[in-house]
Amino acid sequence: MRKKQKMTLLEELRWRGMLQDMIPGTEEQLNKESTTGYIGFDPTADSLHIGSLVPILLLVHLQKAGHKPIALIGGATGMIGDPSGKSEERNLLTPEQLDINVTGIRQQLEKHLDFDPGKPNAAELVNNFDWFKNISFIDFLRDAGKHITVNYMMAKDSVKKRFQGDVGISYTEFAYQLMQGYDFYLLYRDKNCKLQMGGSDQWGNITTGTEFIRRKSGGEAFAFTCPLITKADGGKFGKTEKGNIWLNAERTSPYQFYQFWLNASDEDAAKWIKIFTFLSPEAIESLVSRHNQNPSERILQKALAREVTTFVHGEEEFHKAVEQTQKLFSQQDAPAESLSVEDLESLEGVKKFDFPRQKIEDGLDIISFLAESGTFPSKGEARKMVQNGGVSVNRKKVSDTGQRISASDLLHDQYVLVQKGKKNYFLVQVN
RNA sequence: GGGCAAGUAGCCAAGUGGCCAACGGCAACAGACUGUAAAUCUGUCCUCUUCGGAGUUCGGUGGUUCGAAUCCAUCCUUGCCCA
Repeated sequence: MRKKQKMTLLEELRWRGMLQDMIPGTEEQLNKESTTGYIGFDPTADSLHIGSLVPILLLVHLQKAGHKPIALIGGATGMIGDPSGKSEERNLLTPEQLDINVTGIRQQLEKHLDFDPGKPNAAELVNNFDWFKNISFIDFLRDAGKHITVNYMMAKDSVKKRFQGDVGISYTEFAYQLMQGYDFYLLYRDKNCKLQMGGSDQWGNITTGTEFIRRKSGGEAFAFTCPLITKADGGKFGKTEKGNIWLNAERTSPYQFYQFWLNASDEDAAKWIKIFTFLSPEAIESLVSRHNQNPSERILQKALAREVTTFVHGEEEFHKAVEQTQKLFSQQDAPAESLSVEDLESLEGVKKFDFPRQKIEDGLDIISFLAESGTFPSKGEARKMVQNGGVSVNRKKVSDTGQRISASDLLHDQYVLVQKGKKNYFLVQVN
């Protein structure tokens, strides 16, 4: 942030569109002193996905502003299941799976926050399993349950919805907010943590915490939430045809990750660049105006994709993703023959399949080839897609289901490049 | 424990003896248009298929019937009401 008059943390978050609800007094508290704040991460998978990028960014912003961030991994609460935003009871995770998930998430959080113990506001990582594992049920009921009425808990939207809905809510999930409130209380008591942040779906759980702290110790705690990220077309954020976009490179390759952001609509890109990058307001405004002059350049999308990919996967992976993108898209019309062996071999985000050479040399119909090589799950599907005009081989559209494929179709005498639509590449290698 | 309702494809939701692989909507995939967008329009959307068809579905199981998602019995799950 190069600015003559630096914005305060909350001013900046407000400008970025990252502020939804706030407990009165939060702003004063943050302006008054370096404050410790936390966010909880649910270990529902062994990697975080881009939805959880927002809370990570909140912690980073918090730390940048001189406050102390705590990332809490919900090893215990993950065993219970948060009813927020869920219309149905969740399945319980096994302890083994949970353990794997906690480890994976821990590694990702460690990448983005500064844990340097030399700093007064060094980040900290805690796991609520560490305290919940020792608490007996009776202790919990006496120590926590006594301070919050069921009436209060039932008034929360997440709970109310389930009371009104036709699936009900188990006692287990009902208790979730109390556990989260207890977390906040312990962090408040032991680490002087006065702030909790989170997505706006967490508002109910968060306020149970501040209420709990007030009733139990008379202390004052603060909180704010960030709006949930939406797409302009109303679809779910962070989902593509291939499923969730994960932060883990093994689940979502950096190339796919880069592509996700590059494919943002104009409207989304303008909103997201404020949220997901640390670019200054001036820089963003300039990008927006340049983008509007010539939208087809997709200046915003490119900047967004660059920033986020670099943040999550690093500079090197970002460059690789760009290279890859150029290979695949900048010369869409270039004949497949112009791609070198290295080009083909290094294609990322491309599924590779093997196919027996003999069959190609004998020649076979295109439908069988697509199904048997594995690029399509069945002949029926391959046929339908071809009939829809959705299949290209070596960048030439397959127009006829009766078309045949033979040795003369091999690139470099060993490859066939198959495309489903524009963006899905498959490389079949014969051997 | 008693009474009443409900359980249909990824989700929502029609269907209440044959015309049902099952209306419609959402999501998803592809095509056209474009900027690898968005919006819009079109096609596909249980599985397999030699595109003629074939096979397996409507909470589970058993039954009635020439024939059941639809009727009966029983079990499971959920909601509501009573105790």
